[in-house]
Amino acid sequence: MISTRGRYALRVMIDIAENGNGNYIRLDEIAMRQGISEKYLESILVILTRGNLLIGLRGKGGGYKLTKAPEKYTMKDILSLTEGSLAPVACLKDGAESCVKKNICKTLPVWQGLNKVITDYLESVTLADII
Amino acid sequence: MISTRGRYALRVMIDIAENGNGNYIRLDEIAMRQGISEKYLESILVILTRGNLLIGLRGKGGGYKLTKAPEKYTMKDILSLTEGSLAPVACLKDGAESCVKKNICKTLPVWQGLNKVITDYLESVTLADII
DNA sequence: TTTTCAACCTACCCTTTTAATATGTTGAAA
DNA sequence: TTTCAACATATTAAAAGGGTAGGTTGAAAA
Repeated sequence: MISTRGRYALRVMIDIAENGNGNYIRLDEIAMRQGISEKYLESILVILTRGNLLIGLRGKGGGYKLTKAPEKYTMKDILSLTEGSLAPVACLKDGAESCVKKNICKTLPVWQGLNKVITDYLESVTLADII
Repeated sequence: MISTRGRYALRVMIDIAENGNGNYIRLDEIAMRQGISEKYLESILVILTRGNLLIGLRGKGGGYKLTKAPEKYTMKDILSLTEGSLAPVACLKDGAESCVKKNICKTLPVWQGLNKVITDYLESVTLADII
């Protein structure tokens, strides 16, 4: 299940791609257009900025803008950053310690298969595709 | 992300399919074999029994057994019952009230596509496939 | 018929995550 | 040098996840 953090992040990326035109766009504008609390949205924009999906500029005339063209962002880029991981089980997260039962685990192939269809799909859709 | 409830449920179904042989099999046996707390496992078996994936018999000689052949259970049957829903967003749960913005929502197609690849995959794998 | 046994039921508890709010600080540009 | 908007840091309320405890029912074996 995708949390509001990931869903809002995706809406923000769409909003900036559609309304930015290469210019910096303010947080409060996005929040108003999307009907999302400014303060909560701020915490999401921090994640997107730290992950280099957006660039932020402070002060007068500041705001956020994309770091690259919309077709260069996949759904996986956006969602895996904001959700932390999209793996259906903990043992498939990258950086997870190797499970001692991995050679006898009958459920592992199911999770690997599920992980693959999810990842393949989300990598196949770009931001440009949905705007 | 699949919770322990769904993961344990799958392991239990595999355990009963492999060790049951059509006989009733006791909760404490499964718990010991799987290394899962008896009490917590009980709450999962209640769900599987109420959902008619298992049949329970109490008293001496009692336990749980499958209600049908392993090839008749799909991963989706087991996981959607125990997880409640596998939909990636609330608006795609069955029984969800129709979203007023569904005609203009740019993210909806992404969630629908994701939901489809997940559902298709989980319906394609049966309990018999993994034992 | 009575005893045994194992599923069934109800209730509670603790920890973590989620979603949000409030207040203050920094730095770039006008 | 003043303005403005991103950045940073706490705090909090509600929900979900994961687990525990004790008592009740009913089927089968003794």
